[in-house]
Amino acid sequence: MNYEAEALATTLKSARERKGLSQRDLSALAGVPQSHISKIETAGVDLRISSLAALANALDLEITLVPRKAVPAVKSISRSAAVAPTAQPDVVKHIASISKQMSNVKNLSVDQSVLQDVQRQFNDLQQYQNLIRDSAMLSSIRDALKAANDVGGIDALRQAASQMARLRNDLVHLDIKPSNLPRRAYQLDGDDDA
Amino acid sequence: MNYEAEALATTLKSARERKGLSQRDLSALAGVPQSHISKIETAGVDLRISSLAALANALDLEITLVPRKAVPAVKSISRSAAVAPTAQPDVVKHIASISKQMSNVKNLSVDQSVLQDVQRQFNDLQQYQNLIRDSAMLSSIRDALKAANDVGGIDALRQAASQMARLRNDLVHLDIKPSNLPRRAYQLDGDDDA
DNA sequence: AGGCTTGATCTATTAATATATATCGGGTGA
DNA sequence: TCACCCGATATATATTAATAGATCAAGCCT
Repeated sequence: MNYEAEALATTLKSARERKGLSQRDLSALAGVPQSHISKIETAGVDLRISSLAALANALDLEITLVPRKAVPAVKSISRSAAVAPTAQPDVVKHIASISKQMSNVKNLSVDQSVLQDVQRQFNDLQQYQNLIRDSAMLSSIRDALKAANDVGGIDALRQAASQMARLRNDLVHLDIKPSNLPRRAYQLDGDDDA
Repeated sequence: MNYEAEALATTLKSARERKGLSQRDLSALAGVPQSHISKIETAGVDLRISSLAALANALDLEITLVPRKAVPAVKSISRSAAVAPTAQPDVVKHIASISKQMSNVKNLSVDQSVLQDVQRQFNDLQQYQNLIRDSAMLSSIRDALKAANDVGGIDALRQAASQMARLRNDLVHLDIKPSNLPRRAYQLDGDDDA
């Protein structure tokens, strides 16, 4: 039975891991208990589409019904459009660590506009995490956020924001220079997820 | 709540109608009670993916999770690859009538291989129902099947199979001649289903 | 070593789907 | 008119997903 359910579950799991989210993170985003997420990913749970939609939505995915004939083409497109095409493992960890500090930062009682700025910088940066090769900058950003959380300094927060902006700027440069000409939709890299 | 469920439900419904299947036909194909199908199509039922998979499978559809960014492209591809791009209404009815006879034929106690042959011919024929312009042949096929059901004649069955084969052959000829050169994926015809 | 996070697992309860079965009114064709 | 098929609906029952909450071993970092 339930082969389809399993396939969807593994897709969800790999999407979650690709984004560097823990089950509890996803739980907060999707409003689904962590225990349930675990059950879904391991045991073969025949979940309802409301649950599937909640999880997929939190992962920037959408449920679609496609004709069998079109499945290979759809798979190809989906692969090439993957939000974050496999960042390096340690980079994912660093980003996750920063993300945690970010969630603490949100509760700081400082100028809202500064908070919004940091948040947006972080969101933008995440889009390019796959291009990051050196994680030293990430450590520095994490430390700045931690300092902001510990001593409540707004200066550290601004510093973190500017570091994020600079890093992202460098990454964008890397991105637009070499390989933006071909734009092929197929065969980027051999990845997982059936 | 449950917007996603509704969208999927309407997709299922239009796919079913496009194939000229009644809820009871689909019920037989998918192994889901007709009452349940009705409930799904009308009321906002939060169905489980096993049900969704069963129905989708019977309609030659597959459940996929695609990145939000890729959704428009996927929709485009799906539209162009639609299994049966709107056959003529009366043809749909004739096919439905034949389909009904087919379900009766299955219970006939005759040579299994002949039954399988008829079934396959019918499946193949359905793929090309959108090209049928004259329904006289369909009436003839229906009558042959009915005769087989009434008097249990295996000859009538064979005749029906050969008629199906011939009709499909003609249709294939029509199909490969005129418009198989472009192969574009976009803008075939303005159809329904969001 | 101690603290913290992660994923898996347990319990108990609630809520909803799924199934079997039968019926109903509306529409259609013989 | 009669018979048939359509989709919608009702009832009763079984199954199980979903939730809230807590716990646990394993791994990681300080």
